[in-house]
Amino acid sequence: MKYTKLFGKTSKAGKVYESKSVEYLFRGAFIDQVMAGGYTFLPLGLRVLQKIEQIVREEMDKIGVELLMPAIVPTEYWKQTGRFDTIDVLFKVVGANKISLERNSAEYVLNPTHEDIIAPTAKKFNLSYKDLPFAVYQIQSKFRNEVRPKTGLLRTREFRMKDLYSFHKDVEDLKRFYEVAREAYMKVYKRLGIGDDTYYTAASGGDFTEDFSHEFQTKLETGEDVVFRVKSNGLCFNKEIAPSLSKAYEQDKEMKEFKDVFGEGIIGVEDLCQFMGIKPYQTTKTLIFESEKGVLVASVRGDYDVNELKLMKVAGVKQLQLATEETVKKVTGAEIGYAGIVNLPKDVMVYIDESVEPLVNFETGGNKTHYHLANVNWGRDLEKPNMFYDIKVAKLGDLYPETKEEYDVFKASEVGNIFPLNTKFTKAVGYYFTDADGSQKEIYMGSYGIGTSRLMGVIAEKFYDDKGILWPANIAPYNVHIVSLGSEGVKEAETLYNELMDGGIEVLWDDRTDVSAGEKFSDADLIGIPVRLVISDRSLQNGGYEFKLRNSKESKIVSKADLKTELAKIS
RNA sequence: CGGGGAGUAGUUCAGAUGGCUAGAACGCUGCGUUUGGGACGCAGAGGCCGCAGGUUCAAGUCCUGUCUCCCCGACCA
Repeated sequence: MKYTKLFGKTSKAGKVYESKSVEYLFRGAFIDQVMAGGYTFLPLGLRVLQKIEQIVREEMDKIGVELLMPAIVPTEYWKQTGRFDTIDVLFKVVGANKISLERNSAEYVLNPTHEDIIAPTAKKFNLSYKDLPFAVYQIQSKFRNEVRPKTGLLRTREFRMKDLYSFHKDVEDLKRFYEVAREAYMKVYKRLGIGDDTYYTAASGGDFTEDFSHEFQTKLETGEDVVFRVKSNGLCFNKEIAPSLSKAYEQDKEMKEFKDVFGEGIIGVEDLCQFMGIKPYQTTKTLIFESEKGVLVASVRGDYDVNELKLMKVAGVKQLQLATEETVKKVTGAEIGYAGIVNLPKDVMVYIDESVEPLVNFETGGNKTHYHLANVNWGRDLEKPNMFYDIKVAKLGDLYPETKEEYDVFKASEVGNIFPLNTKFTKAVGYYFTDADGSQKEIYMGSYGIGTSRLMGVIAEKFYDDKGILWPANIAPYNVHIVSLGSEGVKEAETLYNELMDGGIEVLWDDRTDVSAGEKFSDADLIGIPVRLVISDRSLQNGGYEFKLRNSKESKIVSKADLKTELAKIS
């Protein structure tokens, strides 16, 4: 490709973004923004995306077969699985032509994922035990009405995704395949150059499953997730579910005098600590929730937050929300902000985090507006419960409960996600298989996603320097970037350009004659193709082309005869 | 969805307390000089000041509404 024929131009300056790689993707003319969370992949960017998708495709072809489902479907599909009203990122669309507006009330969904479509589709064909197991996948655009798109390609409202679905005769086979998929995923990340920084991480199953799901998290400073890693065994947990044991602080030896403290309008740990002259770890934070089983009280040490997912599991409830003002008043007898664990009504369930257990002379809310209790002690001021729980959001410095070792904690960005769906979707659509003995049996399903456009953003974020992006060779938009300078350089470049292309090498030739050498070099660095070849009158006098790798400062003269061997070393 | 900020040239922005033909830089076009790390001179094109109302003799500037974008938070299968 000649630079002058490329659609999209590099730019010297642009908006300043939080993430440098986003700036480079714009300045290098890889992407263009059309709306919040909606991007055009310009020719350079599209080539990168397609190469990523090709690598994903090659690995998925080893474990499944590719098909393509429509991005838009009638709402019935989503109603059948009960997700039409529960998923709030759905785009629901209607025809806008005159006849539709007047006479047709049909509504459609722009699919955010395709479990709800593939299950009924599979039901049309694969009904026998002889068909199982099988796996299908597609690479396609997905639509999610994210309320807050972010960080370039990392969270968008329309994005590219590879989604694979597997179907099994029993849960054991699903588990077997789950591991197969996991390995295929790791191969993808390895080929994309992020294998060493990508961690298999347990996460909440969300809507999908009561089990954990698993995420593939790539270590990244600008990532939006936090991963807790157990160093001794390599286990990783997403912050949202990481089991945690708090580090205990040294406590007073003697109990101090229990007292009421009047602090008008003092709410929140920070204000409270300032007011009472104590540290957050000497306080407790007590929240009131409502669930389908009634009111729940949860209390954690003041420097922690309540983890609702953990609380739901511990309490065995499916629905949980912060209590309304009225409920709080009823339970605590006080306005919001003064809840504590002393003198609670007997009929509410109370869950106290293990971080609170070792405290001596601690603070808790007074259950009376404007009042807090100081120097509270177990046994003396309230009965010590038989059981303490882990219901807190894990934080830096916490220990993994089983081995008592401190977690390695890092920020990461999710590049893949796999779910054991079990029978949730197949049951919903009435998809069963006929076993060898003629009986109808349940089908187990798994779902496996890789966001390919997001991967492009993650990779860019992983590989850049102060001049631009450094694409890994196998996903760079082109293999070689030719910079021609001077009349002899241009002549020779033209010849070489054609020869390389005939030899199947992808070349971007900066054939501009009206810009300075420096500008071409800067653009080459910005675009980030692994090999730069300068062909100039000077280089030709020196016996060939100036060969420079993007990730190196050194360049060397390479003769035409040696060029092939040099290029072969790269990919 | 809550809080904050912003919409002016292709892009990034400047345009106090309303006032005449609305500016800069970059980019773009033409001519000339340059030509190994984002060159220079001269000339030029390019604007319904997001949209709709309102106040006023007068609105890019003030008011109301609305749409869009950005940031923080909540959410995130």
